[in-house]
Parts: sequence; structure tokens; C-alpha cells
Amino acid sequence: MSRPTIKTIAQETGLSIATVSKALNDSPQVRPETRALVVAAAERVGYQLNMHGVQLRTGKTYQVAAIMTAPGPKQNEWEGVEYAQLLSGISWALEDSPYRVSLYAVRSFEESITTIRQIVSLKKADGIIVSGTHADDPRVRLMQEADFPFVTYGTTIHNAPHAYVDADNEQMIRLSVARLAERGHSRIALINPMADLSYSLTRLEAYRQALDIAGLSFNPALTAHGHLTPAFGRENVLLMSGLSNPPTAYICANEASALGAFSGFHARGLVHGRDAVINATDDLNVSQYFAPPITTYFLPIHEPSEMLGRYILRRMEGETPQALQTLIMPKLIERSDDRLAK
Amino acid sequence: MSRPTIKTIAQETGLSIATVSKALNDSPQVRPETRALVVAAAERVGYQLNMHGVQLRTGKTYQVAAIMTAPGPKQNEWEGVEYAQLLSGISWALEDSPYRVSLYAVRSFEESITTIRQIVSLKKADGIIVSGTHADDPRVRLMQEADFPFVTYGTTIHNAPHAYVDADNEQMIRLSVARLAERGHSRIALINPMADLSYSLTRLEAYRQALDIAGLSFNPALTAHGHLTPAFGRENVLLMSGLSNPPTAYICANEASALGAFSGFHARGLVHGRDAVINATDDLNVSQYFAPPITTYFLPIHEPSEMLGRYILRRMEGETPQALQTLIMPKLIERSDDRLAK
DNA sequence: CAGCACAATAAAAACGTTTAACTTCAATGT
DNA sequence: ACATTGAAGTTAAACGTTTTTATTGTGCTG
Repeated sequence: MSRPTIKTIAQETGLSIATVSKALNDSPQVRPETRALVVAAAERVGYQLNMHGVQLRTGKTYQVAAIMTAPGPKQNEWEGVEYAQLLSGISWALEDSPYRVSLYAVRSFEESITTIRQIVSLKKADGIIVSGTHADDPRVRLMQEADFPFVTYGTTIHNAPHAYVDADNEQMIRLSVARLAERGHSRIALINPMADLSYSLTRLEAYRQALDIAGLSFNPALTAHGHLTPAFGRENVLLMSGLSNPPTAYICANEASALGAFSGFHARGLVHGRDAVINATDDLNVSQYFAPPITTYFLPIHEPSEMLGRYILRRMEGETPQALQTLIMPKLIERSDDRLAK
Repeated sequence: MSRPTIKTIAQETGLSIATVSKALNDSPQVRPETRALVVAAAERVGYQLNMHGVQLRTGKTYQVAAIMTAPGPKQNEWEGVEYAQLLSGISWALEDSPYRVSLYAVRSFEESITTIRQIVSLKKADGIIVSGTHADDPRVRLMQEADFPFVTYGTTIHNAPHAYVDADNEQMIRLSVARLAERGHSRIALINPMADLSYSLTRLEAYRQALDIAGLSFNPALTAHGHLTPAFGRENVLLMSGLSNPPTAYICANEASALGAFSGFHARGLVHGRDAVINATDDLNVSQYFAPPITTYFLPIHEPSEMLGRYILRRMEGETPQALQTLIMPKLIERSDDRLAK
């Protein structure tokens, strides 16, 4: 009364287990009529492939490891919340495949290196999805050397070509700065992620170039790098608004820091649209509920997420990394006027 | 040059693979000296247990399935973001065990049923963690009938006893209402989760009782049930503030709906503290960044999360469900005065 | 019609582990 | 002294697959 195996089907059909296995795997070595017989029998007895047998025999794990660098349990901050949607997007993309998402929550970049090293060397998964890429990312090198399939959420700068998905940060920042400059702003602050992250560099570089094009000067005091929490956004508004020449516009890297920036406005008595404006990049479309709603570049996170899932599948099937590289341009959503008040 | 197995150790030590296996599993059938020999050899050759072999032989999967009901990809709403922290908490609790978290993202309650049915019948995991419990939850019944280890995040009302972790919603709402009543409020709105969720019922019941105790009457127009998105919070403030007798206090079930409520205030020109106040339950401690910061009951989500992980481990080891039930009381954080303005 | 090629299936081995059943041998009791 | 016990190992089977190699039977060629 136990679960049927290929042995059950073999007895049922009078064939050998070898033939049954081949039939179920669409091997050209079995006659179509035989295959039909096997499939019918499988159906009849309610056969379901036992993965453990396959895994032992083939060495494949049918697991995709998702490395999630989450803030430590001590910090209670709104950080990394987009992982929920990221993970479900990946999970959905794998839904019709035999692969499952296996979660590896790590606390730091260093821990993510050792975790990945372990997954690779002990083959605990067939593919890896990793985010928070650095400009020169040792994990990428690690996986490339081992010829291990992976996709990154985020680009790298100094690594050899690999599969990735990312927002088009460069274009987004260029347009963002240009738009604010057009509207009369000359002191534009950039609230940026941690400096060691690749996209932080990309954004900073694009920011400098865009300022240059707009004929504005670069002022290091108007840039900040750190964990994209509300605390960070708030902190920097408090700091920068106290400068002798405070910014009239803030470009925040996500909605958490934008919310914090609002909190800073409130603390300083600043009014959005009068004293300064906030723009942001938005994953969850939550900025529309800010008071007032702000202008954002919006990239619904399920898009890159599902792409990550589809890409890792294709990568595991041997497709070349160069064919699996996409930058997605977030959509501008103008909710506030954003002209410099006189 | 391939990965060492117990066979390697057997050759290395001159023992049989059976003895090696028993030694590594601390069987009383092997002499301590022999065990030491085996362990030394294992160390020397860099032996790592191959799970596939174990899984095939024992039928154990060493997977804990985390069922995550996430909003569909079409809705871009701030919903379910707390799953990120929930998952990492679980993952950390399993860190020193051989178990991994396997993610099952589903789109609806119905899908979660079929997913769980599959996991149980095909034994795709050794334990399940599920959230969003209903008052009478068919999934709980399903798992209980199959005698399958599980822990829920959230209680049930009509099901047989099972392992769970949850916030103490009842006490929280009672205190919350009492506190607002003390401060002069008589029209207190309850922004509640979907009515079929168990904790929605718990909250509603506690709300009614607390009103009764405070000598206030229950008005159905001041309660709302729905998905806890910012949109939902906003919507209800717009609606309720238009009543002839609008509420002077809103109790929101999470920070997303609270943010939306603020958005509703903004749209209606309401001022927090003057026209009405907002209280909320907070997972991420993000309410401190609202403008103005609001009073919340705060439960750092890593606490229940890690408990879920520890509980499922104990449950899989056969501990009785009754020993694995915990309600955690969130901490009151008073950030606003909240007295009724005259 | 012998010989051969080929298509279709079967047999058997292998992946790495656990465990039931069996063997060995020294210590024990009478 | 000798059967009995028990401790400590070994042997062998088993979990469910895939895959290499072997076998069978058929139709074709010369």
C-alpha cells in the first residue's frame, strides 16, 4: 500500500524498470506504443517520480538557492522588505519546473561568501540567485571559477560577464537629475545605498555626469551612502538641511529612505514643494500614499524577480550568460510638480 | 578525486561501511575508540554527509516548507512585506540543524490548501510552517489527519489543539481600546484584516468587549475588513471621515494600513491629533517615521519568526503540540498624546 | 539462406546511506 | 571445561532512480 515506483509500473505492464524509466523520460529508444502503455499504467497507479532516487543517481538537487542578506535580528528597521516579493517572483517563475527555492538567509556580505562557497563545493543546489552585488564581487568570481550557474540581481563592474537582471540605474539617475535641473534645482542631494554596492557606484557616476551636463557643480556634502533604512533618510535630511546652502531636492534610492526623509522634513518643519522636494525609486508603489505623494521611478519588483527565476532556469540548462543580461528601465510616475519654489 | 563517502573512510580505517555509519551516528554499538578513529579519518579526508543518500534511505527530506501567501504579481501593493523578516527568522532558527527552508509561494488560500495537500501526500518536506490561519482552518485539519508536523503563525478557533505562535491580539485590542476610551474617545474605528482570518475575529470580539467595558456602543460602520494595504487604510479613512459622526481614533492592524490612513488624512485635510488620531500594530517599527510618529503596539517580527523555527524543529522531533503554543504580547510604544481634542 | 545490422527491450550496476541479520570472540557462570 | 552471553563488528539488503551493457528478435542484404 506504499507509494508506487517504476517497479510498480514494470510489474503492471510486464516491462522492465529500465524501459519504464526510459519511456517516462521520452527516450527515443522506446516505441511510441510502449511509451503509451507505460504512461497509461503510470496514470492508473498514480505514479509520482521520487526525487530522492533521481537526486542520488544523477547528483542533481533540483534546488535553486536564493541568498538573502537580511538585516540582523537586533535591528528593527524597514530594510530588505522587498525580498518578500523578490522571493515570490522567483518562486513563481520556477513553479512549472521541478526546481524549488531553497532559502539561505545570511547576515552579512562575508557570510554570503562562505554560504555560497559551501553551496558550490558541496553542491547543495543546482543554481544560485544572489543580490546586493559589489563592483568587484568575490562571489561572482567564486561561482565563475567553479562554473556554477547563477544569476545576480544587480550588475558588477569589474567582473567577467555573467547573467544578471537589474534596474537601469544609470539612465534613471541621469533623467532624474536632468528633470530636477530643468525645474530650476541646482542643489540636488543624492541619498545612495552603501558605497560598496555596485549600483551605488553606477548611480554616483551617473549623478556626476548628469550634473555636469546640466552645468551644475558637484558637492560631496550633498551625497550620502548607507543602509537604505528610514533612519538613514531622516538622518541625512536633518544633516543636509542644516547646511548653509541646503539642497532643494532629494533623490532617494528607495521608498524606505524616502519615508525617512519625510520624517526629517517633519522634524525640521520643512514643507514638501515649498522648501524642498523628494524623489525616489520605488519597488512597491507605496510612495503614492505619502503625504503628499511624490514623484518616483517605479519598477514593480515582480518583473525583475520573475526574470531572475526564468534566467536561472535557462542558465542551468547551459545557456550562455551573455544572453541573460537585462537592464529594466523603471517608469517615471510624476505625482508632484517639483518645480523650485521661489 | 571525487567527494569522499563513508566508503572512503571505511578503506581509510579498515572498517566496514556499516561501522563507519554507526560511528558517525553515535550508535552505542561502536566502541568509543573506534568512533574516534572514524571521526579522525572523516576529518582527515574532509568527509561531508551526502544528504541524497540519507534521504533516499530514510525518506526524510530535511526540508521545512514555508507557505507564503503573497499578493499576485499584478497588484503592486505594500502587502506581505513582513514575510521577508519572517522567513529569515525561520531560516536562522534552523541554521544549526540539517534542515533548510523550502519556499512555497502561493497566490491564494485555496492554492495553499492544494500545495499543503501535495507536500503532505508526497512528503516533500518534514514539516510545514503556515500563516494566515482561518478560524476553522482546513489546512490545519488536513495536516492533523495526516499526523504531519506543522506550526502556524496565528491561532485557530475551531480546530483541535496544534502548535502555534501569534501576537496576543485579544489583550492588545482590549488595552488599545481602553487606552483610547480613557483619553476621551467614544468613536473608535477598527481597521481589521480580512474577515476570514482568525485574528480578525479575535480582534473584533476583543474590540466589542472592550467597548462594552468602557460603556461605549458598538457601531458596525466603524469597522472594516480587508487586505491590509495602504489603499485599504486610505479608503476607509475617506469613507468613515465622511460619516455624520466620524471616528476620532483609528486602530489599524498594521503599519501599511496606518500609512494609508495618513494618506486619507492628507486627502481630507485632517490633522493628526486635532481631528483624529491613528494607532497601529507594528512589525517593523516603521511608525516612528510617520509624520507625526504614532502610538503603536510593537512586536519585532524576528521574535515570533525564530520561535516558529524552533517550534517546528521540536515538533518534528515529536514534541506534543500543546507544549508549543505561545502568544506574545506586543509592547506599547506611546509616541503621540492621543487625547481627544476639544 | 547465412550473415548482419538495427530496433527494442532486459539485465545489472551504480549513486550513498542506514539497518536488520548475522558472525566473531572474549568474558562469564556453573 | 564448556555452553552462554554480550559486545563489537561485518555482511548484505534496501531505498528509487538512471544508464551502460547485454540480449533478443526482426528485416534486410548479398
